[in-house]
Order: sequence, then structure tokens, then C-alpha cells
Amino acid sequence: MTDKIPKPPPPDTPDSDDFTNQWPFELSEYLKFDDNQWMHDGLESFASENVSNQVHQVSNAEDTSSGRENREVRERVAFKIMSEIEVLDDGYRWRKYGKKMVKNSPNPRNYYRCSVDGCNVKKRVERDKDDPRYVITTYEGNHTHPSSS
DNA sequence: CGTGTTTGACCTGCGC
DNA sequence: GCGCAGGTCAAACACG
Repeated sequence: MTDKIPKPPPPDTPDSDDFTNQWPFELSEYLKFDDNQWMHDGLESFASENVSNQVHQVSNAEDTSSGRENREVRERVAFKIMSEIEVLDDGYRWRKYGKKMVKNSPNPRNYYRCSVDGCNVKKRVERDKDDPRYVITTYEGNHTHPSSS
């Protein structure tokens, strides 16, 4: 990780709503997780609209009605960014812990994890199948530590 | 020496 | 029950 590129702010921080405003990269589309699938339908509407810098956070809250064990609630946020670089330094330290080849795409998928103690945030990076110049970054969880900056 | 990358193997959930 | 696909771990290695 010697790439010290000008980095954008934390992608998943409920506190910063205008963080997307500072992204040096073009946020072509924003994807939302619907359990397992992306909302591809109507996505063009957003893209055509120039895309309002919005971030949809999906809270995977366990069914409290069931009364099951209280698992950690992880928020999943997916981004589609046009960039040559897959891993952007968002101010946190990411340690790659796996690479897998997905059948749906000829490109491998990279798995990153926050190396900060107490921070169990995970990040998934995958290149777009149709547009290799696009990078899909999926964040899982919330950072519980301040940025190194 | 510490931190992070790499790669294959291993585990698990799901479908058939 | 087995195979596939996706996800994770861990040993070894590379680099500052």
C-alpha cells in the first residue's frame, strides 16, 4: 500500500453527509443493496440525472421479533466509481485478506479488512463486468476509530 | 522488524 | 449427499 493518493473521506460515516461532495472521482452511480441484489432497475435514472451524491445505508438489523441473538448490525454500502485504482485510501488502513474469482465476472474480487484494532469493517472491491474502467466498492460495517489524518 | 500482499486451501450455504 | 459459488484464514514472502 504505497499508494498515497489524494484520498476521499470515509465512505461510511453517518456523520458526514457531504463527504461525497469531496470525492475527486466521478460518482457515476450509486448502488443499493437489496439483500443480495443490486437495484439495477431505475439506476439509469440516477445516472442520467447526474447523480445526487447520496448514500444509501442498509441496516441489516436482525429480526428483533424473533428474539434471536443480537448479532452485530453491519451496514452495507456499495459504490460504483470510475477510477483506474481499485483501492482508494479513504484515510483508513486496509489489509487484503482474500482474492476470489466470481463466475459472473471475468475479473477477480478483492476482499479487504480494516487493520485497526477494534474495527471490524470489511471492504469488497470488484471491477465492473461490462465496464472494466468502473470499480465497484462495497463497504461493510462502520469504522469505530478516527481517521489517521 | 513490522506491516501488508499473495495464493491456495478450507469452510459454509444453497441448489439439485 | 454432493457440487458449486462465495467468503475467510493462514503461511510464506516482499518491501519500507
